[in-house]
Amino acid sequence: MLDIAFIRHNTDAVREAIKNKRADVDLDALLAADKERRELLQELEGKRARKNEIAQAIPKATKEDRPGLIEEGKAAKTAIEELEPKLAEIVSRFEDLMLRVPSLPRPEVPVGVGEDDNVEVKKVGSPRAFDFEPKDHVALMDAFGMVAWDGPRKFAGERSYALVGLGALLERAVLNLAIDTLVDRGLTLVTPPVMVRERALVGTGFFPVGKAEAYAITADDLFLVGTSEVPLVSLHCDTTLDLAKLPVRYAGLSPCFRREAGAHGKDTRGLYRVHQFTKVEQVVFCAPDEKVAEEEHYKLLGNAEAILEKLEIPYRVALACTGEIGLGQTRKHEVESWMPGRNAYSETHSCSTLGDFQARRSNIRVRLADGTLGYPYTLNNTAIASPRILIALLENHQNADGSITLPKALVPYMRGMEKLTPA
RNA sequence: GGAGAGAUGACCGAGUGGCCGAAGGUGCAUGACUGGAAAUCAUGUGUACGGGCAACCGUACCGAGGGUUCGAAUCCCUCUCUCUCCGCCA
Repeated sequence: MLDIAFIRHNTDAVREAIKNKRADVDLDALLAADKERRELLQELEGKRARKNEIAQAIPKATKEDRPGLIEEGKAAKTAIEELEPKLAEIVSRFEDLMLRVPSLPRPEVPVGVGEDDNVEVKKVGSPRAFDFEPKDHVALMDAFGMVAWDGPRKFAGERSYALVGLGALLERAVLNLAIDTLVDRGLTLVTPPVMVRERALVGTGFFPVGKAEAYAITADDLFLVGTSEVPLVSLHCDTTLDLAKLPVRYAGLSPCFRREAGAHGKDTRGLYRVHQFTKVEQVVFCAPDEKVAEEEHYKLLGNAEAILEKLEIPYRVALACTGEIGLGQTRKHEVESWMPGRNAYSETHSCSTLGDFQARRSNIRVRLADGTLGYPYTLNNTAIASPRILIALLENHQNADGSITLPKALVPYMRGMEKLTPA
């Protein structure tokens, strides 16, 4: 969320951001609602002031004056009661619009509409040249019995799967490698709630715009989160953080649930796009300072890269263009891992700075050095997301004989196995 | 799931219809005293929104929302959260 005063004074910049981010919000309607809201608020507050005056006068008034004042008080009350619902209606319209206004992209973010406009900033390793016909992850995993497909798709629905045996062991291994890497680098591991109230999703910017993407537990008014970013940021909702303790850096481990609304029929083969996965996510709260946020951003990116390097997976990093970054994000890097089966770099990580967008919505503040209250900046980045990362891992490390050589760093997490050989 | 108790400012805690944005204490800040400190004394010390160049003014907020009343921290209803007991359970 942006500050309404900022929107009023920087209308052109906000309009530009709406256009470039392809956001769906009527800025003129918002400005009109704001004007209406303030005018009505002034009128209402004037009437309330009068009401308070009368109420204070009554106990001091003489017996004779009292009935008249009480009548006046009743009239004031009626006038207020007429205005209140009108204001409530305008405020609710105003707030709904406010929640749809995007944050402003940082100046370095390229203007563009789609993936093709992202700017590659780095490439590490290079796609492996196979001297045999490489298998895709589905064939590889089937050869090892790593996944159960048919049963889950019958009893749990489309895009369901179960990791089995070596598949499940591999998932555990990459998660643990990621966790250890982050803990070594000073992040605090958190296993948060994954069923949350609507406010957590509004607070982190996923609602109202992305509501169709979340699973709802209607009986209890809860939603399943699509990332632990939601509970980790919400951890500090309604509180004031201590500037001296920032930055706060968390590593969240959780299952993630996504309806993939609007992706029907897309990436249906294998484990690339599934409704439920497990992710280690990094979340940072830092001082509201662009320089500090930038440092933290690249630190998060570096952590993800370190994990990919341990897994010996070739990858590239791209700076996402305005059309590809989310409502609240001011800067986003995508890390794409090489997947031979798709013959493409595919997104496995996403590193974002959100400025004070989430902090405002979640009512998280920080006492600044000058004693005033501000909003901390938040950032997040994937550390590892499984099973998607298993695609890159298996496909890149396969051998002509169908075996898979495990990267050295993963061996201790795989009970000492250096190589997987199909039975 | 059943029964009960509670939620007041940074913290503790008073307050059962108007004099309460809220006593008192602690903490914190500034000043006095001191060689310096402690102690002591004095003053100050919430947030949001709106108006104003500003000083400042207005409104709202005593867990949240609604109601009664001329007037609600205080009375009524609903919800949330915390605690205790019973049941169930990994």
